[in-house]
Amino acid sequence: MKDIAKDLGVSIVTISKVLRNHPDVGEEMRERVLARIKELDYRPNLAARSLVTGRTYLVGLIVPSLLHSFFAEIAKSLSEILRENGYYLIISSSEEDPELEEQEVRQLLARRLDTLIIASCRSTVEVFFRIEKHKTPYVLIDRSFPALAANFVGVDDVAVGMLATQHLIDIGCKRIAHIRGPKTSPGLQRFEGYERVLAQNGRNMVDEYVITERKGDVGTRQHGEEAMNQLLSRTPKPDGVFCFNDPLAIGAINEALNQGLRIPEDIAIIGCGNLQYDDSLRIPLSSINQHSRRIGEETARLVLNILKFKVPPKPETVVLQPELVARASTARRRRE
Amino acid sequence: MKDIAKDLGVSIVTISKVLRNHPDVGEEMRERVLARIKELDYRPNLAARSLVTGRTYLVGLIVPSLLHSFFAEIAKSLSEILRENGYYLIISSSEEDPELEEQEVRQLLARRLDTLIIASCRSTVEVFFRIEKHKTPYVLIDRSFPALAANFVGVDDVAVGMLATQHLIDIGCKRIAHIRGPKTSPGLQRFEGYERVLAQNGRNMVDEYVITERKGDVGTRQHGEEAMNQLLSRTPKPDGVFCFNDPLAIGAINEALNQGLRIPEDIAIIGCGNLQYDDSLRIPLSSINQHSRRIGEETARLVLNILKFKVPPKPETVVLQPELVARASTARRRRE
DNA sequence: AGGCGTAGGGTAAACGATAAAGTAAACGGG
DNA sequence: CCCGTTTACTTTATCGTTTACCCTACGCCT
Repeated sequence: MKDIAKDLGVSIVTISKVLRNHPDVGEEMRERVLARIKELDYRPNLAARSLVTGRTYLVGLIVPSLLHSFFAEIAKSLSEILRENGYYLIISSSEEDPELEEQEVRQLLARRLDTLIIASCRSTVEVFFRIEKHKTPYVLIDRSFPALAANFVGVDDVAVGMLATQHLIDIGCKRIAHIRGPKTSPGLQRFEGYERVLAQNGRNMVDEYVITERKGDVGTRQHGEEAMNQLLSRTPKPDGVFCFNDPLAIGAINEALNQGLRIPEDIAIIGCGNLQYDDSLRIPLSSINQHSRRIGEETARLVLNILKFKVPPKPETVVLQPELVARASTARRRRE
Repeated sequence: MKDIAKDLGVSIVTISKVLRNHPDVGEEMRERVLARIKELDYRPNLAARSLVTGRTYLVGLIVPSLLHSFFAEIAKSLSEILRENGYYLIISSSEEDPELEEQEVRQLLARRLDTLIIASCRSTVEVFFRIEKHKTPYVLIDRSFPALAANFVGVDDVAVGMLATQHLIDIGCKRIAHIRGPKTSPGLQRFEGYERVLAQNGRNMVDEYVITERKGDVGTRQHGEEAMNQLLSRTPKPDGVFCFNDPLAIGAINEALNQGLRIPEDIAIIGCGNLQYDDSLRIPLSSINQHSRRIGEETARLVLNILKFKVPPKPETVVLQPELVARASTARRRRE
């Protein structure tokens, strides 16, 4: 392509310099080159460029699911900011499958991305050692690994659990159940928050009111229905349920309604995620706002900061505070 | 990296051959090489490879919005199938902004993707000429350009409009309104289907019952609310509304409920998209299934077919038939 | 024994760009 | 008028792979 540009009688290096607005080129020449570039609608081959510079201007994002709008929102805000700064986001989904995730990581590493952003569904840290060996900087989002001194952006999940559980107590629930999420940090920490608030209020946790995630069926509405079905078979029935996330909560609501219960009168339900449609649901769903947009923004900031310096700066941890969003599904009078 | 692999005392070409399972290498040698590769956790530099082969094993996808689960589902199924065949999907969002879309196209072209998949928000075809000039194969999805002899995968949008409108007539609606979508093919064709069915049933279209999309605020719930507000100011009020898509319909429902109307008794509403949560909404929403999964699958099939041959095969057009999914928002007795 | 096909491997050029170092002309100051 | 600086380019090397072609044994056929 550049030979074609050489019909201006200059060397390809000059063209290259124009493309990078290197100062080393005359005004007149620059304009002639630019004109010709526009004429041919020429664009440099990024593969060749990255081969020599070592930078791809590509940032990878691995999420457990694209359909979950929490991650979709992160992807959106992230992609927006990175793009403004000349970086491109390449998104891939691990479908909540650790093995697929590892495969994805390998693929992305082979492409020599400038940074990797991962919401990992792994429970071990070995994958990250591999990444570190490749000297590719990476940022963890949503799911943290305390053992790892890595960049992390996410929400305070213990606070999430506490906020939700305290809210159920505040509206007068006596028997509070919890539908757990996967055994990654958010699931564990939200559970911890749940336990802690119960303890603070002098109640002890009842094992029967805690439903553990079934393997291989993660955070879907269907699982929410099944979990609620189990909960409703307990005696006495719980009168408040904190669900790990909103899809679970929606499933739970559906099942409760199907069994003829009233929400929130008979049983109050709160989820987490504050998804797009929460307020238009059959029973508008109380939820905990995880600030997905801000997670995306903070991650972008962090990534750009890493990329600015040759030597990656010290790992940074950004923890956002969650926020309660109360709606009809917990709209009960205090001390009813 | 390969110099390191050359501590086996062989040339880099041999390594390269092993990596591509070229037959030209002995069993013993192959194994020694593979062992060393595993040992070093070595992965070839894809940038260098694609520089010489001209193939990147990268497929680009440009959608108007990642948050819209219709596109998210397409992305998911597409990505899954492509990955199985060794291709990678790089997703980018145009945010329904034609200019941003063009910029994205330029970016992706510069990266020499093997194929481009676009749900375009453009109304002109010039962008595609640019793509053709670059000799990058491309596939249009969801939004077609009749003037263009290009690959296309999507749903029969005239049928969508007809199905929805006919359904409203079937349940006894007399005054059927339409909240239009953007002026791209789905918007235009669904409107055409709406008109056609009205005509077939001997009714004429009433301009007052057709709300046109506001610029810059596309297909959001908020726009649905405003549109419904306008519709309810007409006299007589419409008793059935066909909304371009489900987010609009959800907005419309919210507004109607706010104004004290009953759905579907006073006004029936149908959308399009059959989104994830349609059945858990305050009023479960009747919708038209666009088969987003199958769109993704068909697109993947088409792309793989294009990639299989050096010379791209003839453009292919895949048109799926939509399906009515009736729920509570149109659950009225016939001839009420 | 000579020729020949083939298995297994090596050499060199090329892909499209950038980086570093070199060069020719113009300029300016003492 | 000479020499050091700039300015504006050009030359050369290099990034990590693949590709096309060359080479050397070895075995086998006649």
